[in-house]
Amino acid sequence: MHKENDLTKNQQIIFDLIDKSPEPLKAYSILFNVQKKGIKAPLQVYRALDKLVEMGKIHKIESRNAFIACQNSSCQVSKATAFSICEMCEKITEISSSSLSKYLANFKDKDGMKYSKYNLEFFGLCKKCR
Amino acid sequence: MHKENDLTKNQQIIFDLIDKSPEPLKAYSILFNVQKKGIKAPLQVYRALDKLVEMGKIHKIESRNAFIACQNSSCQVSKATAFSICEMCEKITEISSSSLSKYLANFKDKDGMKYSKYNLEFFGLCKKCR
DNA sequence: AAGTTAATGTTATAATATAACACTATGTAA
DNA sequence: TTACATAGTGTTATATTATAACATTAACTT
Repeated sequence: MHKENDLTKNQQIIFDLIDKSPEPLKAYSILFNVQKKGIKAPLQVYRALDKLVEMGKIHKIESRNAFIACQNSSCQVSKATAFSICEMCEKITEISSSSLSKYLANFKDKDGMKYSKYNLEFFGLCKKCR
Repeated sequence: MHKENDLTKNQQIIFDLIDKSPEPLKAYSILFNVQKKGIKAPLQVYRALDKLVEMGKIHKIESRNAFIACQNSSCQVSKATAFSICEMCEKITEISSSSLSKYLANFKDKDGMKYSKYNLEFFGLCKKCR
């Protein structure tokens, strides 16, 4: 039986790399780092990334084309994400604020539509760079 | 004297195209469409796009690598943007909600940091696609 | 064991974006 | 009005990000 959260070999290798990285990683930097483990082609990386995003184990920082491990241990599915991005040093942090997530999950547009899935990126200067 | 909001030739051509498009346009689709007007190279497009984004005349939909004219006529600088994206038909709409923008502009992270610049993308199904 | 689905490996290529350099137009200030 | 500075342009080449297509292998289901 295949448990929900079992990772396949490639997925595990790539998740481990992202998870232990202090900063978001880009696909080709991941590729370079896992070539010694037998992952040789971009597609192998992108396929694993797709699945990991789908499972919510990692998130994509869209404005940076980079991937970060989910900091929010309870997060099972990638639906609702928020990040702060320092425009000086590029430090990126996942924000977990229940008031923010509640506000956004309950937000209705002018047609009354709700959206349970969203991605929010805040830009500014981090403490160090101010 | 160069007025704040005067556009240069290339900027004007590219802004006009995006502005009259019912949907966000991608850089190379823009390139294809303006070749008859003498804009021949990707860089010419990207440079104009960068400036237009900087001026707040257009916004980039990060998750789609596409550009849309700002719907919010008062918007002068691209700082705070929010969009709804239909995952079925890819219809993309700029959200202008003062309560949302106030909430986000006043949001403080756990270090007390505020971010006046952000980009928010909501995903779901539009009315037609539900 | 047979069928089904998901993941892998591989080659090639598409799509998105920037570097570097020469040149032109425009604005500023002596 | 000349010199200087700054912003925009044109061009070639190349870097970066991502997917198509197809053959194969592994894992789950009955």
